[in-house]
Amino acid sequence: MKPTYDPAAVEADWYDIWEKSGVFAPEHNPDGDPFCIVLPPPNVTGVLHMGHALNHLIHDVIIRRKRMQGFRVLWLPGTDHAGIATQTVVERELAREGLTRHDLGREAFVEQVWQWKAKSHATVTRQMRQLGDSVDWTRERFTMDEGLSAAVREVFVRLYEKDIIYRGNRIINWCPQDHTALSDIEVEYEETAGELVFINYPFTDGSGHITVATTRAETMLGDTGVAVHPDDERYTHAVGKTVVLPLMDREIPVVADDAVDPEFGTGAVKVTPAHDPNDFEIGSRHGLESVNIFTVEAEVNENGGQFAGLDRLDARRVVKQALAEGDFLDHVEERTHSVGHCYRCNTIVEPYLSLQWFVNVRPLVGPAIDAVRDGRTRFVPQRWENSYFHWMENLRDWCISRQIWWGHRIPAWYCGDCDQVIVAIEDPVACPNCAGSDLRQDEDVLDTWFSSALWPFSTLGWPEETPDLTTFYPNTVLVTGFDIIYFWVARMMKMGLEFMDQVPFSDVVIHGLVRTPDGRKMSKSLGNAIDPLDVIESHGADPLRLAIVQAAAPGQDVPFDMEWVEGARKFGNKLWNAARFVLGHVEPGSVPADGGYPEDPGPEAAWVLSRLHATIERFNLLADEYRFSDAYGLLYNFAWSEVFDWYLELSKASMADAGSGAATRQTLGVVMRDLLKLFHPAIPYVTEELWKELVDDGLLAGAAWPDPRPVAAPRSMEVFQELVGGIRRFRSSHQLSPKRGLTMHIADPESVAEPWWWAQLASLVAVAPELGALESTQGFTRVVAGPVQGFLPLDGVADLDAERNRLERALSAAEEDYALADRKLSNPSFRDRAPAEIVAKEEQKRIEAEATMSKLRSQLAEL
RNA sequence: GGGCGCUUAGCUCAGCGGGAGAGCGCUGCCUUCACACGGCAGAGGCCACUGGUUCGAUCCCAGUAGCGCCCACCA
Repeated sequence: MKPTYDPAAVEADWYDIWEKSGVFAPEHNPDGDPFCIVLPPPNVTGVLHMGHALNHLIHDVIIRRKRMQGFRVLWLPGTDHAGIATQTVVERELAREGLTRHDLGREAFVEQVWQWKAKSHATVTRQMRQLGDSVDWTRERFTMDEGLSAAVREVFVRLYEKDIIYRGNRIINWCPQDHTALSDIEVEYEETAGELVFINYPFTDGSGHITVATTRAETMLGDTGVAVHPDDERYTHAVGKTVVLPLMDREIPVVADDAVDPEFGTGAVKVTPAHDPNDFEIGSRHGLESVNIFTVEAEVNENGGQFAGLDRLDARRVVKQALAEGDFLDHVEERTHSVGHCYRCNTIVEPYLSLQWFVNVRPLVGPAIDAVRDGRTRFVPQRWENSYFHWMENLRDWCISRQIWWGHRIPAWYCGDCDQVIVAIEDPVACPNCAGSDLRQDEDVLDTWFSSALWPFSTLGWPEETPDLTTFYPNTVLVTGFDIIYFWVARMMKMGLEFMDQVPFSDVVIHGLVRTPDGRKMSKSLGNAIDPLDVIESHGADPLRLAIVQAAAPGQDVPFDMEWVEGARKFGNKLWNAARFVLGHVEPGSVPADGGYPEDPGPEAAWVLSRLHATIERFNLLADEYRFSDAYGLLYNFAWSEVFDWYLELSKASMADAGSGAATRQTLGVVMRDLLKLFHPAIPYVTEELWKELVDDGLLAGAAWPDPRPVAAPRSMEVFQELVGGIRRFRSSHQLSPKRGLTMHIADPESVAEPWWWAQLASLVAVAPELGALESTQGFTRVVAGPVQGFLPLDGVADLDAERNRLERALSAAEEDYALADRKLSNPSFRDRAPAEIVAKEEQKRIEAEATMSKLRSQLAEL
């Protein structure tokens, strides 16, 4: 073995070996309880970023541990066709050749996207392999593969037949860049500086005017009414009158409607039913006409008269100017308001009246709310449940049609002869109403999230009753970022309950975003993104994984810094060298894959085994709560501070002893082996490599999670460690070489010390102990460890001030302990009301502190 | 406007009723036979602020301030 850990060399071959071995498939543990996670399918639009790495690593840590615990584990991978995003990428490529998708035509364009998808898919899946994702590739799915497309159709048709899916003319969010409708949550709002424009609309009867206020002056071209609140006395006289729409010379009525807020602006609002959801509502209540004034590019259309052809923002300026010239402009106020942008291309969306397909979500939300309320599905951390409830309770209908070509085409046909709408699983050949054959399929495709919503069961074979579906639905866990709770989690809950009658998963584990060291969002557009693949190349997958896992607390954002990857690699090196040490003392390949704990461990081995047991217990608790950063923090400290810093050092003397040598070597082997197992979910490559050296029996990826018996630790260990620390402090205070041997007289009135101390003191701190009282303490100094005092000769200690300093520091520490305990014990209410064991503990502390103080004080006096 | 969260060592964070913790960084000593990607020792904190509950509060409650996020038909 090389003396230095080299991630690249270690990571080269293992993934292939794992994948070919079948260890990633549920069949690896055919008799275990099912445990299933479906991967949130990454978009096939390109590369995995640090957010994916975080998400996948949490998955992999959960999955690898559960697999080792004997569950019949399925981690199902797949990718999402990502409608708008993917189509946009391919259109951009075409644009470079000066082409649009219309030049190719629908069929050829979609074919081109498929080709692009194949390329991109290969990239994404290769990256997942580099990360080490232990997914079952034999069950990989794609949202547009045959089976999932069948599921989509099935769902669409069934919901249509239940009148949950319907087609209607409504205000939707239109992206003028992508030329498609968006759902409400695909719009991101941003506070923007703007202005509130006050416009005078003259009454047709010549009795003055009414003033309305708007942030979007250009939409006045589409006004078909003015509304006021029915109780607003300022305008009672105006209701029922008509006004002339300036610039358009259209006569429009003044109506009274509850939706108007009298406090806002002038209390009179212009009504543009075709370009504002509220206005649309008001308009339909009062029978106002809807005049669409924009093209799909958000330029003014022929309904805008002289302004036709202007972009909406130019129109705003020009209309305002025309209003001013016509003396209709009352005044203008500055005002910030929030403006919606397309979540894909960041273009300002346009509220736009159009004919679209919708899901009426109301019948679906009740069961989805109940399932979380009664705990069939729980969120981790739980506080996300509040957001979920609030969201679900205020849901509006979901616009599911998109005017793009890449996606699941809506299975609706329109009969050219009788206008019949046909919604069917199989493509119809003739109209069931008039038998006509002039059938035209709806041009639109479904929202990408429609197929995503079915992912927990469509991937398992639904609507077929496959064995996988029976075994793995409901899924066990869902791991995802909070940013797609609404996009995805809520919809899976609704669809899962509707079609499977059971929740899609029991636990929803929410993680945060990956941030830069200075706490900013990591994003490609900000140019501060770190590519996980670059990190893997330069530092290795294991170091990247450990760095992320250590920082990933549930629901917390993850600050990412290359320093932490460095730190993780250093840990790998430490582990590597610890294993090298162990391999210097146990026969390579001789450590059993399971068990093998010594029957009769010596005290040092008993100590490390007891710590191992306690660490595993605690680790399991933390990991079961998805607290992997805490779990691996605990393990990291156990491995480094206790096993490497203490036990490996202790083992050197133990192995030299004829009596305890064999048990020590055995202990070194099994402790190291269990560390490999415990670390494996986080750093699979290096642990697998070391497993081969140490155990060489099957794959660590398929080995069993450790479960050692509890062992009692020797009680003297704590005092021993304190004594060693005291001796080291003494040496450090006087800059005495660690090699220089010291003789130490030990006073042990309570007989705490055990025989194993002597060899260890010699080995760890080059101290030769002599038991028994000193005739005179003159010329000696003390190291105090609980009841034990060690007397060290002062010859060779030139600097008595340094020694005084060492003793005074120890003394003041003891004095603080004493004062703290004494203050509590002097309080009668404390003795009265605190639990007896707490009082006893404080008394014990005071006694011990007092004893230590007196020993140190007499030493200081003698100096 | 409504809701959620955060404020602990220089940095990133854990702890959440009974003696302030980790990693990184920093200081000193040590190239000791697994490891200098290391070892040993050490410095560093009115646990945001103000009240309250309690024998006891970093931890529970109320309020204040600052920061962050989400939601809302701010015409």
